[in-house]
Amino acid sequence: MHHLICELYEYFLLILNMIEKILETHFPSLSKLPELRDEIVKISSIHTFLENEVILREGQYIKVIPLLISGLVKVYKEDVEDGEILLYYIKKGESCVMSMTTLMRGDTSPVKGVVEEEAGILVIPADEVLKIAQKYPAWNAFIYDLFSNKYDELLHMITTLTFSNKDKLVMEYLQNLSELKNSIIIHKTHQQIAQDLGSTREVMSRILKKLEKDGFVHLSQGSIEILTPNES
Amino acid sequence: MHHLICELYEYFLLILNMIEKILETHFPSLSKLPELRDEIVKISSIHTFLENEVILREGQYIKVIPLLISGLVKVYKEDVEDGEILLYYIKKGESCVMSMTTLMRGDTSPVKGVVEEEAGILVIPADEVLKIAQKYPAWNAFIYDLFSNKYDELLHMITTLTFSNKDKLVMEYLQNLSELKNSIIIHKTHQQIAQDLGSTREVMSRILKKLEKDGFVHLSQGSIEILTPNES
DNA sequence: GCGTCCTTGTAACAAAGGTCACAGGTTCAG
DNA sequence: CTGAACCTGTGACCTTTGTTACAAGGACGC
Repeated sequence: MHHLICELYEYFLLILNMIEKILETHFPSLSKLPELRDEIVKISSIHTFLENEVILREGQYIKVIPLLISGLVKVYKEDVEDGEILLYYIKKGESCVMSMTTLMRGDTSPVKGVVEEEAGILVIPADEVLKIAQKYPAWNAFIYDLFSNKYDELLHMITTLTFSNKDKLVMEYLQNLSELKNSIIIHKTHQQIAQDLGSTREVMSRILKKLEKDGFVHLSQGSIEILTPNES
Repeated sequence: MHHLICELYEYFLLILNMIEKILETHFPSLSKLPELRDEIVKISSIHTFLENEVILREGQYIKVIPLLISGLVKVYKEDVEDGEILLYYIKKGESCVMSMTTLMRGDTSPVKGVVEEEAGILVIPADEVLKIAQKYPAWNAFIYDLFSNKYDELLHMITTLTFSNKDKLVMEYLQNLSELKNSIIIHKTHQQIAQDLGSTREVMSRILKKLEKDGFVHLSQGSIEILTPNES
């Protein structure tokens, strides 16, 4: 009996150690201060979410704050009744800013989160995060930084929607995805792209064909090869 | 001589007292904790900015954080070369979220701030704000709340740009302005509206005429009367 | 290999929005 | 009152995007 307890205890320590390592690897800014790091280790747990799993729905209360350690999560805003539009992706080393601010306000989520690539997520209970945010400036700095990044992406999206045509929107969408997935092959159908960008399949087909004619992409059934991955 | 010093001292106290009152009136969440309130009173100063004054330029470093106590400030995002687009307004009781997050990152401003209505602003030096943010959770709560609000406005803008036509965009712009200025008369030319929304004068004229025909607004030279101020 | 389902291509048309050209109205200083 | 500067209205035309309709190409199980 005593032996079993020992084993369980060792296993428990192993997990804690693993979370600590993960934090240090993917969230350096949260690991600098040992107290903060240890506190996060204590209250968090690791979960895996499968592709296409909906991890946050619009109108839902925030019960946990996620820290992504692998995979990719996409964030959508739903329109009043029509469709939905892709706002941005959350990648490893990031958290969900909307969750954090929504939690602080005690409001319900204005967006939807869906797993794009099987994701490993460090999950922290909402009430614990509130305590941490009160106690450690480093946590707030982490959130501010994230917020700033996502805000910039939204601003860029607004200027593209206002001043550019869909060609540019599609091209940026593809290049962004290519960078995030670290691959010049994007496995998406025209229909999926249309949904993400709030347009229609036919329009996407037309635009993609034009982009292919102009030498920016190469089209295949169910996938698109990016021929100009880095605009900069 | 001694008398003069006394007078100066009394005047000084009067100003501090005034700032304290202003904080309590317009920023209740920052006034609840007396320590925080007193600290802000000590480091801030009151300034007045005139209509059309540019108080923050794109690419500029953040040297102060503003707290609006009267008037209205508009925030623009400039496009790479074309034009600029109105993102949102800052009204009394609010601060500039972009300034705050940009300050935290030590980056330069991605947006431009212009006074729309003569504005009274409580100005706090950037380095002092950073100390306050480290020390008082209430300050962070204030910023999170603001951030959340502005984020929502951007999300709404994105869905309108994606799923609605310009008619709706114009109508929402007018209703928003009407609410902020607390008046059903909007003093704007078609040209100004076009600039704010990233469109052209002719298109605005056309849309406004249609809105008038449909009974939503009444047009005059240099001003627009909103006939349906509350959509809800 | 065959049928079925999913995906893509494309023509023809409609609607929205941007562009150009020009005319008429208002305002206001001199 | 008059000319200049600014504001608004509108028609004609073009580009972009959405819609409808249909055909054809690939994938995959049976």
